[in-house]
Order: sequence, then C-alpha cells, then structure tokens
Amino acid sequence: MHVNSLLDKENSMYPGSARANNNLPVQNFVSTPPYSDYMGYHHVPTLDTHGQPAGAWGSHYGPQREDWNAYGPGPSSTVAAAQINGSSPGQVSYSSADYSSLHPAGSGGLPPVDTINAQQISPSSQRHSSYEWMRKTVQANTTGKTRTKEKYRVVYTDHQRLELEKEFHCNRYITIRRKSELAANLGLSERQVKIWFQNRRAKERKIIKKKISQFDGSGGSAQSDTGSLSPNEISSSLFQSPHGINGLQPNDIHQVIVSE
DNA sequence: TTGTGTTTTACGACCTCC
DNA sequence: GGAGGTCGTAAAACACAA
Repeated sequence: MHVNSLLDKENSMYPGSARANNNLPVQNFVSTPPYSDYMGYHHVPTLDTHGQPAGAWGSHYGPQREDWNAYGPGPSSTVAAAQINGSSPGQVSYSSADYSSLHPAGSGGLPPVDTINAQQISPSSQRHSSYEWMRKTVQANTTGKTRTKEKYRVVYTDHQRLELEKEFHCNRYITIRRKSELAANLGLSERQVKIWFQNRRAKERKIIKKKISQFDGSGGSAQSDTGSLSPNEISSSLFQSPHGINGLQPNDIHQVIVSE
C-alpha cells in the first residue's frame, strides 16, 4: 500500500513519533481567523470583500470551519479504509477542478449549501468521474512502487483533498496539533500533510502572482477562470506567511496594486 | 490515439526561528 | 540542531486539442 510505504518512511524519519505528541504546546503563530474568499474559495454568500481588514489583514476571512460541513462528511476513521478499498460510501466527489467550478469566477458569493452538495455529488462535471480516477489510484497503490525505489507519487483521494482544502481554507499554516489530527484522519503521514500545505501555498502564490501581473496594465483583462480579486484580497492572501514574503508587508503590495 | 500543456505530489537546497 | 518556511524542480497524473 502506498500510504503504508510512505508512513513507513515517515516513521523512519521521525522515530518514536515524539513529534506526534498532541500535547505539545501549540505555537499557533498563525492563529489567523478562518480564511476564505480566495480564488475559488467562496463560501459565504454574503461575503464581504471590501475594505482593509481590521487590525491585521484578515477581516474578510470567511466562515468558520463548521461551514465546511456542507462539503461532505468530516474527517472520519473510515477515510483511510475507504482509500484502501477504493470505495467509500461517504466519500464525496471532489477535486480541485471540481471545487473551483463550484465557485465560478466573479460570482462574488457562494452558492447555497444544498446547491453545493448537489453539484458535488453530481458526476456531471466536465472532468472525469472522481470515482473513476479513485479506482485508478487504488490500482496504482497495488503496484508496489515506493518512492525510495523509483519516482512515485500518490494521487490523493477526493476526500483527502477536500479535508486538506478545508483546513487550508481555515488556516493556511497548519498547527502541529491539526497536522497530527488531519494526518490520522486522512490516513496520510504528517509529512505528507505538511508538504501538501507547502505545495498548496506555493500554488496560491503562483496564482496570486498571475493575478498581480494581470493587474499590471500589460496583463489586460483580469478576467479568468479563477475570478477577479481585489487588491485587498490579493495582498492579504499573499502575506499569510508568518515570515511574510520577500520581506514585504501587506500594505506594500496593496499599495502597488492600488496604484495601478 | 497522441502530443502537449497543466496540475499535483514529493523532494532537495537553503533560510529563519526557537 | 531541528522544525518548518520558501523556491525550484522532477515526474506522475491529468486535460484537451489536433
């Protein structure tokens, strides 16, 4: 099983699982309010994207984690088993593309929850059926390949992605405690969760960079499949890093964008 | 079907912080 | 020194036009 091989590696990398101690004081340097309304992640129908965030730059953070319940079952112990078996009664169809499609560009709001559910469950997405590629995933898992033997990468299940996205939606920087919980719930290693968040942030920065270049006159139309963001949204999204980015502050980039 | 571009996992190098 | 951050990159998985 691919996960096992990864877990094995993880375990070998972090023997004793001392790091998995949930009782560790959570530094939680992020402690940012739940994050929302970024790119395709519009979850509050009446989401307010105006103005500069109060205090820091996160006032337009969206819903609490509970709001994500509409996107399917929460973390459960059945997830890992579902992944193993290649079938999941409770598994919702999800992929980034599907997810983005749920929140069309420029919608500025969210579809009703029931709409989301209906769309999510529906396989009518242009993209292939999630269940199909889930089967593929399982097939790949049986090849016996491991990352140490040869290049190998797993494709996360819809549910794994969903849960990770949900967490990312709430906090772009995962705490040790949440990482541990999430890893356990999703049948992933903590390392995988950590890397997923790193990659997810990288993806976001990439998109934001693109957005900014579009705001740069040369970019022309700011319309895109990911919707248009206000400078505030972009700047606040960019600087969620505890260390900032390139030493810039939110206001710096905000001013740059606004001055365009 | 195939070629090509994009996205998704995963890693290494390097940096900062505690 | 270790953990976790970004950045750059490799390669598998995927989407889609020809």
